[in-house]
Amino acid sequence: MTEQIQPVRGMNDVLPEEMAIWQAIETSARELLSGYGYREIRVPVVERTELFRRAIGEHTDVVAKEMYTFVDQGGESLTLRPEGTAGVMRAILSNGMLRGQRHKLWCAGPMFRHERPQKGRYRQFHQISVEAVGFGGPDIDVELIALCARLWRRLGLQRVRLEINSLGTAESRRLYRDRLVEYLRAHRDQLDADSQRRLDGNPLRVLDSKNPQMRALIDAAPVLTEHLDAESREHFQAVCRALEALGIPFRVNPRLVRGLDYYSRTVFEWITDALGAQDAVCSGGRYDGLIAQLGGEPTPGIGFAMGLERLVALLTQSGPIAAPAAVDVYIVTSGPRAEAFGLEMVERLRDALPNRRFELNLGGGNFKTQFRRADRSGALLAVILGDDELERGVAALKPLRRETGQSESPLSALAAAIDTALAAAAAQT
RNA sequence: GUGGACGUAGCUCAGCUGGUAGAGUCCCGGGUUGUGAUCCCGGUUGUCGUGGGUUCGAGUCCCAUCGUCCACCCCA
Repeated sequence: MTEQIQPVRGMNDVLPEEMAIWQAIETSARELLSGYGYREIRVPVVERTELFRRAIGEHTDVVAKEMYTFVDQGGESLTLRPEGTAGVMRAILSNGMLRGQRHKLWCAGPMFRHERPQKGRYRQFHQISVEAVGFGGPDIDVELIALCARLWRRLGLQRVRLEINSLGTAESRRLYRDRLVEYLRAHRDQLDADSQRRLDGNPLRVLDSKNPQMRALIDAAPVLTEHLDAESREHFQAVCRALEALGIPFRVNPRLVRGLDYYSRTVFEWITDALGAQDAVCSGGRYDGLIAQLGGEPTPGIGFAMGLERLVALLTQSGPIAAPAAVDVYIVTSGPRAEAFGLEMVERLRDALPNRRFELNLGGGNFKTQFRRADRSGALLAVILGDDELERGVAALKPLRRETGQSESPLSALAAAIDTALAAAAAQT
């Protein structure tokens, strides 16, 4: 035997048995987004490396060490997208969609980050990302959060809670950043190795440290929320008030800072304690400076992304989702003439009953085998066509999910008989 | 990139201080030559992740390597 080719680390197959739960999430999300007036957009998985450098930030971990970057045959540096927002913003600009217009969009697909895989974290993973550009007020922030909350409700997701924070404008964030760096430099000897490294690149992230020995130092640090500019503070308060009015519980987490550079003002994260160390299920925030940074007219923007693998894992934990049967009717044949006629008959049945699903037994097999396949297919009904039925111009109908005896129907009325039998079988379950 | 645990049949796993590779499930055949799921009988599961070493002898001990999982970093 030749050696088998191994799958790529961190890139998983989603098997047919798992698809029911994926489709449940994707369908709910699609319906809900459409119901809120968001339109789908599809953008390439590959972009110029420069796009992510500029959008996400040179010294973020994502850009510095997690991107799948390669030089193509034309000598250009390209990158497999590590997140969705940058590509969608690029598409908006490339297609001249702005010009004072506002857009509510969503985009789904695979993302790629070169990290060590662990529970709920893979090198190819899938997100649904939702973006709104041209909306500057707090109302859109609230709508996006309410949309998430509704989706969790619809999916029956329980163990998630909302945390929010405000980073302020780019300018107030810079001022705060300077204060923080000053404070941290003064206590440099107390910082652990990770935090010392962050101090140079992305000091806000020091606040995120999980090291308990850093806790006291962090608690005593200047608080971001207290250094907000007046407008951002008002914006944030409006968001909080509206969430309260909508009855959506949340916690203000002053240490919530997000890893990508483009965020400003409102940031939020839906987190869970049910997925090991990976607690974020869905997160996002405002990126009011991003479009200008990418060369467009200054335009406010906000968006979030949910991680499908993590949602799938959560839903799988909270109870199995029954996979629907693949077919309604399984057709068993016996004898050379019946076998040949089967193909023709099933095509006619598909014409007559386009909403019913038929599987014709293929590749022969004795009755026992064929009935076993019929049973495994999940079909409610078996249709039996043997040479002696064919001679009499009939087919037999056998319900597979209850102990009712089988009956016969003339071939001329078979479609109607199947429809009736399926309706009866469905009514019983 | 760093740390820990683990790699035995398609799947879930057992295998003692080294002594010729096992169970359940799945699949296939039969009991029922025209009737599934249940039941009974029978059958195939395999370079023990890979390479090397120690030994009369290695699934078992040692080394290396690859892979998986979990965690760190970071994030969805």
